[in-house]
Amino acid sequence: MVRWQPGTSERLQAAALDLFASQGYEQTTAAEIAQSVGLTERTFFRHFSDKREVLFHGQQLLVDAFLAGMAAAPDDATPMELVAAALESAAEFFPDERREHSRLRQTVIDQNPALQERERHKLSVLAATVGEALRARGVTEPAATLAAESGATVFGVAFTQWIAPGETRPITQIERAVLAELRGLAAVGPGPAAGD
Amino acid sequence: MVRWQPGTSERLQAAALDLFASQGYEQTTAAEIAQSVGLTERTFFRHFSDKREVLFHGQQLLVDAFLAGMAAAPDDATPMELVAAALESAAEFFPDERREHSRLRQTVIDQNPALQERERHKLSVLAATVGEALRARGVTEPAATLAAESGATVFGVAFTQWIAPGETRPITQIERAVLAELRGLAAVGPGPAAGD
DNA sequence: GTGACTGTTGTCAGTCACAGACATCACCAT
DNA sequence: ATGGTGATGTCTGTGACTGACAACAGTCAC
Repeated sequence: MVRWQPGTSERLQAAALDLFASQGYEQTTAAEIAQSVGLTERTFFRHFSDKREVLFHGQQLLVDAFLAGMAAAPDDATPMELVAAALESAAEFFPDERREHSRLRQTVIDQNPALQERERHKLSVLAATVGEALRARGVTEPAATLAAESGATVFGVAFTQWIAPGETRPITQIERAVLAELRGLAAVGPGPAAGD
Repeated sequence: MVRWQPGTSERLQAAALDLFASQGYEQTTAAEIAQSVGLTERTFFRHFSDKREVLFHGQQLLVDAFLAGMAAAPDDATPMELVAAALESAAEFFPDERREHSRLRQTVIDQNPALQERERHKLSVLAATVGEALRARGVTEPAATLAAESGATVFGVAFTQWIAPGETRPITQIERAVLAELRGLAAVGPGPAAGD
């Protein structure tokens, strides 16, 4: 009939998440994932550069969302305003329907150091790309890198909170709160803002 | 005479850096590193949990330096002041004599994504540990995580600058400049309050 | 329709990272 | 000496990942 089933990558990703969640990441072989959707190990590695990547494929879309948000910002925006715009834009990637899926995925990641390493790496790539875009807009170093890394940090903290048990606020709202907190942190003068 | 040569880990690390630098990370096998100092592959993996780790062993000492700096700070220090103290303390790890070694090591890391991933991971572990210490001192979330991640970012940016070609300033001086830049970045504009 | 072309998959064989089990071999305390 | 200890070597196995090549279903030109 058909040559091959379409959506091979998506089926592999879904199967991988299922298997990782039910029996653990290390206890699941790439061959096992492939066989569970009627493919071979070789095909798995044609779709994903390595075993971890099956959980992280598609992050480029998130990066693009960040860039799109910045591109739409006014010319005279400050670096932090650009970062804020990027965060707003990226929030569209995390509608409420996706929250449960994100939670399941995160439980898998949280249980394996190798996956956490990859997750951090993706966040770094995001920051590097945002930094590059800032530089292209004339932001100088080290401000560009600092703003970009701060944006990635805010996103990471906000995302973690977004999938926290009981959390119901949309991610945009959390992002704004976290960004405000960061501004307050750096702005504190001679008095303690927290602690004691 | 002696049972075994002392300083096995150090010899393996030195040999690994040499081989990585001369023929590339991926082109160097763990067995090759071990044999170059008269040991076996199995022994290599007893000293380092994985092949990448041979370049990153000892980072706990850096983490400890961060923590020591914070521990020595006054009780009423703000989160950013604590981070500043940690950075000052960590700078002791990077005297001028070490700059060339750091440069060589970094050229190796810069040429391999897997090593960059591990480097970022180590920086994340550092940030997580600093965040934990901040929380132990009463700093609440998300301020603790934000301050800790910012500290790690400042350190990373400063370190990168420290090993840049032609750079001669000590790392403390660079750290202070980068930290000041970060403060300025966040302070720009009226900083609208978050919707909560 | 036939044949060339393309993109995806399967098969096969190989390398290398890494781990478990067990023996060995100084040295050290008793 | 005797037994314990810690680092090492040897052996063996698994699984991640890769290169080369064949097979195959569609597509397009003619």
